[in-house]
Amino acid sequence: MFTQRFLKDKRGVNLAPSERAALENAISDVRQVPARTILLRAGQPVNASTLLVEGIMSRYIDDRNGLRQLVAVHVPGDFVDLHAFPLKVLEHDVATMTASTVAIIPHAALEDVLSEFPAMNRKLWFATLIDAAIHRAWLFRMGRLDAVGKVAHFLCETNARMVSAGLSDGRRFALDLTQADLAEICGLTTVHINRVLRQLRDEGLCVFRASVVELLDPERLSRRGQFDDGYLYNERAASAVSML
Amino acid sequence: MFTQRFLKDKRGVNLAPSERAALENAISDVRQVPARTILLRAGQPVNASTLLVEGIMSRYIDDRNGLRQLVAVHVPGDFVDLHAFPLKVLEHDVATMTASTVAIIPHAALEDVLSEFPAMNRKLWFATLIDAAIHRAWLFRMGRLDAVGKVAHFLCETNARMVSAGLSDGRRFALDLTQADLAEICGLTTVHINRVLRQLRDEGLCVFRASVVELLDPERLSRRGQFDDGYLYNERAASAVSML
DNA sequence: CGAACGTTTGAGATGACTCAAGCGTTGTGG
DNA sequence: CCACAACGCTTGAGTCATCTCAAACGTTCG
Repeated sequence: MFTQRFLKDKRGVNLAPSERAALENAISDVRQVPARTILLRAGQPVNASTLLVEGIMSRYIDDRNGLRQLVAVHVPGDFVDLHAFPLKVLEHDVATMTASTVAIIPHAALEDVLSEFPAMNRKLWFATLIDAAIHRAWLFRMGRLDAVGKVAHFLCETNARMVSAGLSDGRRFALDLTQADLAEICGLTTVHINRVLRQLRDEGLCVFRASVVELLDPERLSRRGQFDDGYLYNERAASAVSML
Repeated sequence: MFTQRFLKDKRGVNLAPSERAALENAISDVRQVPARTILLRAGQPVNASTLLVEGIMSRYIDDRNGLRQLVAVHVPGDFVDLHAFPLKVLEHDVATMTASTVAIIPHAALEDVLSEFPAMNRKLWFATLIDAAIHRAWLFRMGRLDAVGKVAHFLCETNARMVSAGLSDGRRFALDLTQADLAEICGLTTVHINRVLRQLRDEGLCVFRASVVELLDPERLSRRGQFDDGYLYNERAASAVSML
């Protein structure tokens, strides 16, 4: 089941088994994609969307000087460019960060699924709105946190999402990114990311090394990054927002 | 028609007159709201959404030190918290920035409209995805632009959105915000915003004063802020992305 | 008239950047 | 199987953009 992790563990939505099966059937192709491969370019018409099965993907916007800003990082279970289904054109690129397995769902097939299961409309909509909520958390991170806070926030978020995907035990997970990747995610330079990571290590908060992230002190790390998992709408979230 | 400006001028979607009328009918209440009034708090259950008819509204996330980061600014015609319809709880506050007129649409009424006009589902979804695209443009702005670029980008974006709403002639529009507001939007300090505005004025790019924004040289201002209007999905956009 | 608010300016501090170099690891071709 | 190129990580020194703190000024409104 390639769609197993999609919308798993999200408050307020559950795909019925029949719905999940229909989605699974809509998959036209499952592909292995090497690391650092662009799947979609800004401005191209899109007629299929990508469900991430294994690996890490990114969405990013290029600036004029050849630098880029990541606007999203995706973990297994994410429907990476579902928003292209209503939009039809995206204003950013979509690429793999690590070697990935992706399931391709043509928009025409998705259309058929939705006419058979109209209730899924709302659920897919919901899924894209969680991405938007993550965008907002990133805006907060970029605007209000210092460098150490930014990295702390990102690692807490990724940990929480990996927990939902069943890929983190809550303290430790595989994340095969480089320090340059973290720089593009946090809007910092690679050199400075290096110093921030050392600081996080020295303070006993977190270790990022050899493709593994380990939160040494999740509690203090969350506080350092002002991280509150409410915006992820996870089933068992710790935050005040989600207590309601 | 309070809904007149909603989804006006957007590529790929058009509300049919009957759909617009149904939406209009779903309005339970139209209210005048003073400036700087909180309409919705993070974590509250939401059972109605707000269409902005006149004025400027914001969405923001508070940090631990009492500062806040705006994650969205809304202009007339925006369905400010439509995303609360599927989500039911938001992780940010919603407030007016200037004195505003808002139309309240209860979720129950919206549900009725959608069962009568199922095609509207996709159009409302689309509307929330444009907000997400704006979030991404903001992420780019926050991560990759210097202070002058950030302010330039925001003013270009707001101008483009005001043009769509019929409230800017492309160079000049009313925007009753303070320099402190700009600071919360751009993730800068008020003091620095002041210096940036002087620089924009001195370089003949833009004047922000007395509740009016005037783009003295829209072309150069766009370049300074690396602004490309493609992400707004406006009907007549200038950008490469939108040419497709 | 005075209080509140927003804007403007100056001086000094600092967090993050730039440039530069060295080091370790990995993969590859001779 | 070694050598070297490519890549990512680490560190240092100096610079610069933005922040902080502080004060003064103008405008609006009760």
